[in-house]
Amino acid sequence: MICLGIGVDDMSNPLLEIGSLLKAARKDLQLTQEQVADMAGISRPRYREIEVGSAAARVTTLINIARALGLELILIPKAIAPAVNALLKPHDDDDDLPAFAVSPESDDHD
Amino acid sequence: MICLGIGVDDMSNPLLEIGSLLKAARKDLQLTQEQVADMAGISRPRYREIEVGSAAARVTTLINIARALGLELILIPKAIAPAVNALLKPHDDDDDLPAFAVSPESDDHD
DNA sequence: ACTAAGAGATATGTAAACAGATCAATTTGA
DNA sequence: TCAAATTGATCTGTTTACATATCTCTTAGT
Repeated sequence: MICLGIGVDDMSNPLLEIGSLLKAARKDLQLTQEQVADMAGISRPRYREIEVGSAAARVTTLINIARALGLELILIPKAIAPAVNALLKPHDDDDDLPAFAVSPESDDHD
Repeated sequence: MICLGIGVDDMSNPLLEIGSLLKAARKDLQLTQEQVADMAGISRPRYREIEVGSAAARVTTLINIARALGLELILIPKAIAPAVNALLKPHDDDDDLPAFAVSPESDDHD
């Protein structure tokens, strides 16, 4: 299979970014999509779409998924973001996930 | 009007928590609901519902609102959350907002 | 007091997030 | 190799996040 150019995960789309983080966290915990979906109270097809980044979940849904994966959803001032990222990187032991911030992005409408 | 018990903002509901944070950030920037709604690409009635916590926005919508308010949406490991909160508190100069994490919560269905 | 701007609130209509079922494709393990 | 588990993918239907419009009710400003 030839796959030129573009990296496997794009990272200009926040949904893809969120999805790949969720997948990494799930794999890390050795859980199946169905298990996480069940813990989060949503269907597996729905969770799959969220994980692959083909659909935007509601905040409440993302919160529930995050909780199932041992993650927290946080809102911070933009100015603080770099410091938070710095806080996350050094902690490179074994069982943690890279936190990430969603970047400037246009959505649907506009 | 008699209002016994319960504090003005509840903080057991993540939507209320998000809403009051958005409102604080908006007031801090001296913006109207309409201005923020416009910047985020949603209607004012919709933004109002999100701000008062009576409805759950999509993640993409929350990201757009956050951007309009100089905030970032972050997903972090639960274990790191306290450290991040510590990072936010000391920074009590003049123009920053309290970051916050959404807590364990059950949503719709279940 | 009056006025206007901002916020609260509701109604109707549409798009998309959800559920649930059911398929194929892929991965994993015996 | 075969079978089971996991994931990919699509369909039908329901709920709800959205738009737009309109109305009242506060909250300034004069």
